[in-house]
Amino acid sequence: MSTDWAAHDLKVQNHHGGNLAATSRIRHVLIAAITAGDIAPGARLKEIDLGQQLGVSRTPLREAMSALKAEGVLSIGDDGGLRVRTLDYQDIHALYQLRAKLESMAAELAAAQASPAEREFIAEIRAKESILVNDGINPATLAKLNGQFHQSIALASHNSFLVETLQRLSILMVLLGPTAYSLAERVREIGAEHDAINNSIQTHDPIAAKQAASIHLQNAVKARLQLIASGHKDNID
Amino acid sequence: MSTDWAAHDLKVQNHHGGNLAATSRIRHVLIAAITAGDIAPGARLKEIDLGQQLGVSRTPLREAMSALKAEGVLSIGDDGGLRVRTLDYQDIHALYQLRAKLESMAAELAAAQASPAEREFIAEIRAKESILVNDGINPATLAKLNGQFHQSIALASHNSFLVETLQRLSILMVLLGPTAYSLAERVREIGAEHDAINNSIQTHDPIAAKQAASIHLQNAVKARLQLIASGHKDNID
DNA sequence: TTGCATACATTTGCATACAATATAAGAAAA
DNA sequence: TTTTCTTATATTGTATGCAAATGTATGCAA
Repeated sequence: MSTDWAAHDLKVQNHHGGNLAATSRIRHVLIAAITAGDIAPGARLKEIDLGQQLGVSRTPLREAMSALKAEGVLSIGDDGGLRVRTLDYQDIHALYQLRAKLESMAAELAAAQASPAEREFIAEIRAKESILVNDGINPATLAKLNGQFHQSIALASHNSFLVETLQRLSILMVLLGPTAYSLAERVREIGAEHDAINNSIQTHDPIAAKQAASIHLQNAVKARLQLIASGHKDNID
Repeated sequence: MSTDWAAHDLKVQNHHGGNLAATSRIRHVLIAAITAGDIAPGARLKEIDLGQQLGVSRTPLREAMSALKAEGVLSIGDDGGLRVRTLDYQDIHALYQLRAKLESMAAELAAAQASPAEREFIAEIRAKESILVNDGINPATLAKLNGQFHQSIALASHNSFLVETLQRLSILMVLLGPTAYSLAERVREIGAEHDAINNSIQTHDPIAAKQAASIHLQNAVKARLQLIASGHKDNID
C-alpha cells in the first residue's frame, strides 16, 4: 500500500480553543483517507505504522481511534485488531433506511420552522450546486456541496441531536467507497430531487418536503445498489 | 464532592475479546456515576483527580473520555476543559423528538418483520415488567427492564444503525438526571403504553405499533417537563 | 497429513515522564 | 485603587518505555 495518504492534511480547524492539534487532526486525516479510498474498509490499522506515517506518537493516535470506534467507523475485528468497519449488504440497506427517515424528518422540520435566513441559505447552496452541475464540475466539489445542502437543512430543523446523528451517519457513508457524482445521469436526477426538497422548504410545505426527501433517499439507495451490482464502485449521495 | 462513586464497578462484561479492562471499564463507571447523579452535568472532569479515584493512569482515562466526547456525553466547555454535557430546555425537546421518531420507527419495523422468537422475547420482557410493577419493585430495576424492553424492539427492527443510534440516545438520557420510576402514577401509564406497543407487535400491526410508540414517547416528554417544572428532579422513561 | 503444543514475534494496553499551554496570583507601577 | 506584567501553579497534550496478551510459526507426535 502506498503511504502517501498521510498527505491528507488540512488547516487545523480550531475555531476557539478545542483539541487543537494531533488527536483532532488525525481523526480528519483518517476519514479523508478512507473517503479517498486510500484506506479500504477491512484494513487493519496498526498503531506503530500509522503513527510513523502521520508523524505522531501512539497516544494521540489511540485517542483518535477510540473516538472513531465510538462513532462506528472503526471496529475490532475477529483477530482483535482494530479495523476499518466493513458494511455488508444488509448494513447498506439499514444505513439508507435510517438516513431516509432522518433526512425526511429534517426536511419536514426545516420546511415548518426554518428562519428566513436559513431558507435563503439553503436556496443559495442549491443555486450554487445547480450552476456547478451545468458547468460539469468535478465530482468531489459536487459531493462537498451536496453535504452542505443536506447539512443546512438539518441545521434548519433546530434539533441538535438530529444534526449530530445525521452528521454521524454521513461519516459512515464514506465506508461505502469514494463519492460518485461521476455518473452524469444520476447527477441530473439529484439536482431535480434537491430542487423538489428546496422548493418545498421555501414554500413552507412540510409534508411535501418530507415526501421529497424520502424519494430522494429512495433513489439514492437504488443508485447505490446498481453501482454495487455492476461492480462499478462509486459513492452516490 | 464525594469520591465514593469510583465504587461503581461491575463485572467486566467482556463477552468475547473486547477491550477488557481499563478504558472500557472507565467508560461504564463514568456513565454509571452520571446516571446515579454522583457527577452532575456541567461538572468539569480533571484527568489527574479522576485517574486517582479510579486507580488508573491518564492514558486509558483519556481514551475513555475521547470516546465519551464522540458520543456526546462529554463536551469541551468555554474554558477548554472537558465537562459533562449539559442539556438545555431545547435540547430536551430535541432529544425526545428524535427518540420519538426512532422508537416509533423501530416499533413499526419490529411489528412488520420480527421473528417469532423475537416477538416472544419482547412479550416476555413486558410480562416480567408487568409483574414487577405490581410488586412495587424499586425504580432502578424497573428502569433497567424498561431499557431491555425498548432495546429488544430496536433489535427486532433488524436495522443495526437504528439500534446503535437508539443506544446512543439512551445513554444521553442519563444527562437528564436519575431515572424515575418513582412516580407511581406514571409507572402505571408506562405499563399501559408498553402493553399497547407490545400488543401491536404481537399482532403484526406496524401502523398501530408506530402509533403506540409515538404516543408513549409523547407522554414521556410530557412527564419529563412536568418533573422539570416542579423542580422535582427525576428521570422518566 | 492432521492435530496439538510450545516458543517466538508482533501488537496492543497502560503508566510514567516530559513539554507546552493556560490559569491564577501577586507584585509593581500608574 | 486599578491595571498590567511577571511568576508560579495547575492542567492538558504528547512521547516513550515496559509489560502483558495475543496471533503465528515451527516442530513433534499421532
